[in-house]
Amino acid sequence: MSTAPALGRPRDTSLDAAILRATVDLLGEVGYAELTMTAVAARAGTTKPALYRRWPSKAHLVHEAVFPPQEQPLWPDGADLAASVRLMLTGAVALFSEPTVRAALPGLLSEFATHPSLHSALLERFQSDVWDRMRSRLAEEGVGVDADVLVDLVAGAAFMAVTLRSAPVDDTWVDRTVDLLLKGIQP
Amino acid sequence: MSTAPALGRPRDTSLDAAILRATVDLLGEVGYAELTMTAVAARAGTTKPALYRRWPSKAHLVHEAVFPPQEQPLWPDGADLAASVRLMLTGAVALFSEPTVRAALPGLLSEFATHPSLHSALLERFQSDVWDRMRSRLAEEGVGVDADVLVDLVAGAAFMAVTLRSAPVDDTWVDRTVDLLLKGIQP
Amino acid sequence: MSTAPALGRPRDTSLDAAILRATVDLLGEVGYAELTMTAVAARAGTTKPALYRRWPSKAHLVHEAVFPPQEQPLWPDGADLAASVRLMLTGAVALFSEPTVRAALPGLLSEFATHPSLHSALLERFQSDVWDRMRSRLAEEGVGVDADVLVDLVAGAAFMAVTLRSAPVDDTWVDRTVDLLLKGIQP
Amino acid sequence: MSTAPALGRPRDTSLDAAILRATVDLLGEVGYAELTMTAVAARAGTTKPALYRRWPSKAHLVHEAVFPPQEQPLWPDGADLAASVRLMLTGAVALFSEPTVRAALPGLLSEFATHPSLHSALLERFQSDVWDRMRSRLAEEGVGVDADVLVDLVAGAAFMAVTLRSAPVDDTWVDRTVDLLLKGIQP
DNA sequence: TGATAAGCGAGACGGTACGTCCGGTCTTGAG
DNA sequence: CTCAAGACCGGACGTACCGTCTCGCTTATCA
Repeated sequence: MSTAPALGRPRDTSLDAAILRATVDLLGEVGYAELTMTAVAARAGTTKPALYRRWPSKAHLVHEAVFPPQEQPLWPDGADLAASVRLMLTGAVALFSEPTVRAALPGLLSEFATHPSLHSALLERFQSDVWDRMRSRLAEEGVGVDADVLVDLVAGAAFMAVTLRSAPVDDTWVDRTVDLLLKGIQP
Repeated sequence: MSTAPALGRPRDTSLDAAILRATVDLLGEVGYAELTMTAVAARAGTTKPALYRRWPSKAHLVHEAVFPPQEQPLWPDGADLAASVRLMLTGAVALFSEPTVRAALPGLLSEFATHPSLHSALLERFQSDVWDRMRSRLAEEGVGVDADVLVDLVAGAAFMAVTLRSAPVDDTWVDRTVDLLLKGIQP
Repeated sequence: MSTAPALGRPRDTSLDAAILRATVDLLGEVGYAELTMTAVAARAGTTKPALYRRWPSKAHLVHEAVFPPQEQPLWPDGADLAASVRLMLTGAVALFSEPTVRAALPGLLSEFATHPSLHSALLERFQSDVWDRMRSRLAEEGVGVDADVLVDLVAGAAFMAVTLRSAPVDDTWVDRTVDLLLKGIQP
Repeated sequence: MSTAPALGRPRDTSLDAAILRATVDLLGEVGYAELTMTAVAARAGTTKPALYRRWPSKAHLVHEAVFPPQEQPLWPDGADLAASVRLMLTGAVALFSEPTVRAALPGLLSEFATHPSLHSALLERFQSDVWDRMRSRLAEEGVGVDADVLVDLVAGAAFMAVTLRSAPVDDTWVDRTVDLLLKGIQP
């Protein structure tokens, strides 16, 4: 079960990198809605067909540019559950605050209806890194809390504060949110 | 403090209604990204300039169509804080689950960077209905919890479950989430 | 047979002048096709309804601005027929060479199909000044040449040279054309 | 001296024909001023960009539609100079009387100021067919008359009679005009 | 002299058409 | 057999302008 035997002319891998970089740059400059395939192609020094050969739509291209497949965990595990929750919350805040993610994420969400494959791809991208890790962490500590519920609360709060309220997320907010969650988790 | 003295030809109010209705209908049919001003104008039986005279962009039009200024509270208050938290959570789930909101909200979020006025308009739309009510509710009950923190958690969890995870939000999820939050709130 | 008894507020005659002047100025600056009622109104310091109250279309406005009703003959009569023909030819060349006429005349011609009243108005404007004078001149001299034929030749040659060929109309061209015509007229 | 090596997707030649045909049809129906690129595109079953890819303006499109590059002489040569002059005059009358030409020509003239390239294109279109032929005809017969002068008179007279005066051009007018010209040409 | 009625300047409206950008596809020639 | 590149077709954009409508004010005639 290997990939195809590389039939025909091999793809120019330097183009992939140039296109992804151009996408990230332009996302930061003009945002998701104003990002055009034409502009990406021009910035990357190539043409639109080269883009469409690699990704079926702007949404897929942005997805790969902003959430490249797994490098390392988005945030480290903590020594205990309390530390893990805090690290996940601050990690989510940091992630959603990155200019590129801020520009891209709502745009990607809005295209889920049109591109279901994109939806599952994004979920899979974070499955092991977020839900699976949280699930095993809770099991280790013997805490009877549903991982989905906790992840929804942690990630959702970060998303709301950063993206919707656009409030400055300071230590006070983090402390209070973590306190509430930890008290709610306790048996 | 009265409105302007109505200079020039007055606007055809039947057009406003037709345009908003066409916008809602098309949002449900094609989604936010595929929604075009041209199609809205055609469906409403008018033309693009009539749209741009009323709203400066697609985002503003969708905002008013999906979140018309205040009619009645999005969800009722509960008898006590526990009931209120549950009602807010189920209310947020119901709101985010409405096909029109589901189609529109991420699209609107993605345009905040381009249209800051839209950002503040959306926040103001929900300020009194959500944050202010929650703040006074917490004060009444003498609970020392920050309203922002609680609203972020409740609304964020609903948003994550409905929009990102797209999971079927059943009673179990609601019960567990409410339980966690209430335990976290307790003094 | 008098005009109406001037009911209601009388028209502001200073506006007529300002509008006509603005029309002439703009014709010279942007040409007939690019001339807009909006721009004329703005330049004249008034509004479009004031224009449409006075003239039913751009074509009618331009007609009156460029060919105001009779002031004095467009060219003088000559001492004899030879001189008259030469004066008419040079007069026609001068008229068609005026920047405003150059800009307006073909535009007006192109609107004859749409505005028949304009067609007859333009013909009447020149009837007595051109055809009638030429007709009586020929009769005086006892020359058996049809005035229509001669006017078509003289004015047509001037129009062709100035407007279509856009050639520099020098004395040589005038001499040769007049010579040919006079020889052709001789009995 | 060959054309470019046909880079990119070749143009759909059936569109060229459909657009030119739609232009001619609409010219006859609504005239030059009322002719719109939108209507031409719709009638031709295509879109505006397809038009602008081929012609830079309505004027250029109409020019090619009404005066397609050279098919055959607009009128035949006559056996002698007298016949040639008469044939040119009747030919010019017939040309200017064609509904399409009548609708288009003044409109084109009015755009010369804005589109100088159109001016030269129109002159070149008729150079060999009108001026060159007349010049050589006069040389053959040894007649010392300037071709420009004669063409201005013949074509100008036809234009005046048909387009400006809009008179029914009968045999009498033709006979008298030709008589005058031939007498004027004689040595 | 005061009421009536029409024309006025002003400004915004509903809608047509504009000229352009972009999405997505096709064709050619190179590798 | 695939690639890179360039031009194509057509959907949609956001705007300028057209011709009209509504308003409040001004002006002249008539009661």
